[in-house]
Amino acid sequence: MLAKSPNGIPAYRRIEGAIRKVIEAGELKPGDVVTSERELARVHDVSLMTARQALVSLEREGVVERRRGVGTFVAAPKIHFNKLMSYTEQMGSRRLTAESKILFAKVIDNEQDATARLSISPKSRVLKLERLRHVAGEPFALETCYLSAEQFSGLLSAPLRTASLFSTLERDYGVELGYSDEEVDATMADPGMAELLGVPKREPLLRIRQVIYSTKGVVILYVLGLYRSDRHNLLIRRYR
Amino acid sequence: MLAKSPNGIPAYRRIEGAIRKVIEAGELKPGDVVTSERELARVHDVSLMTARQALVSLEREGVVERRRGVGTFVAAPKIHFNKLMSYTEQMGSRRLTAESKILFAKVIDNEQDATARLSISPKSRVLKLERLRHVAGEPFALETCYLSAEQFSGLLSAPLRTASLFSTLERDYGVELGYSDEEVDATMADPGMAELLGVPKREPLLRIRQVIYSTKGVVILYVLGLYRSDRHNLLIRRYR
DNA sequence: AAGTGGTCTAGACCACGGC
DNA sequence: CCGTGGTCTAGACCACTTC
Repeated sequence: MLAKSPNGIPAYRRIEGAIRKVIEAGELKPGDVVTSERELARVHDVSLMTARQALVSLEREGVVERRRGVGTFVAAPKIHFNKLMSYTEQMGSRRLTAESKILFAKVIDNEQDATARLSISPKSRVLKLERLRHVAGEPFALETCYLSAEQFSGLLSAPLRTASLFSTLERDYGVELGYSDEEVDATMADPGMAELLGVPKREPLLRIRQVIYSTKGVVILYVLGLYRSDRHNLLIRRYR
Repeated sequence: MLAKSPNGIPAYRRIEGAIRKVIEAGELKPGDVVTSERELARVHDVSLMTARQALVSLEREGVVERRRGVGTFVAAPKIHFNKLMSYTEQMGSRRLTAESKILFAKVIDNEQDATARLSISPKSRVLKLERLRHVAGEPFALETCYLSAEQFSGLLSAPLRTASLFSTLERDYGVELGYSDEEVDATMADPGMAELLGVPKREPLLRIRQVIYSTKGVVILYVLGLYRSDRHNLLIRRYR
């Protein structure tokens, strides 16, 4: 009957956060036992069900693993399979720096394919952003993004060279990115792509067409990416 | 305080099942409202928390969608993204018949790459199964499977031409397939592949290396697949 | 036997959406 | 206003694992 927070962060979220914190601080390593339900309830002065909710939630996210009759343990280092991440984020997670060169950044119209993918009217104006991505000084991908020009007017004046497009959308436009549907196939480099990517023409490239949705299921972004197959591997985990 | 089932199926599972049933029977269509927490609690004679657990669980699995202040609704027809399915199953879900021709099926040794992927000793004997997959009478993929010959002795005498390898493993060997990690890139058809697949040589192909694990995390199968890019599209959904 | 997670009760108040 | 889902209480018993 004490210290509730009806208008603030739910208790179970606070407990989750506290546990996350000690794990991220390295005070608990994978395999280490995590404070039990009853202990958490006592320490945080909540009921068992509430403490439990925190642990169940962490388990669902793969942060901890629970074993009946034994306890709750820090889960193995999580591998980010099937995570929607921007190029900048992907490079960051591998401790590489993202570099990219903007080849094209304008508002255009009459882009039938792009408007269709974005689920907007065919005559809508579209913001097209074409970038050459580098890793370790070597070009490895050609990415073309399309966004609704109406919805993201002013994006072109953002510091796209240095800031991540994802973080700009999330921070400056309040967009919550949720998931993406991707279509993957193989194609051949035409002379233009080949020169940009520094590979022989007719080189096989991985082509990924990515439609990115907000958490509410609204299409935000369409990205067409061409990746050097010798420098890029797509990793997926599937579940039965 | 009535009818508990301490030794049986938990109440919330039974409620889940009941809801699933009416959805699968078509009595509730996507978008339809599902019985509310309070109503479920009353009807099934359980407490609110228990009824709630059933709905939360169904939501996590994507069967229903919950909206605060409004209600719980049947979710949109789920598209099986990121589902580990065999070729036979994939074709079945598109109402196509799977046909395939066995090109090679023998126990061999000294397969360094395969034993490494299978996480077994380099000298272990390995069962290699190479199949040409068809769709609508046209070849479209070349799949080579590797399994531990020790673990799956006798598999070669199974009716591989007609039965799915997945279902044989699951039924006859009691293997519970759990998930797969896949590595995707693009490659070029060499003359041999090109002839088998009926494409020009140097045609770009989608290459998928698939390590399939049991639910317990043990490697069961390694599959190297080469797919005609003009006939195949890999679909992925990623979450943020 | 002691401690853990798994299930469950019979309520409570809050926040939100639609009428 | 009413009904919905979201959070929470202060316990209870069960099943399981370890000692």
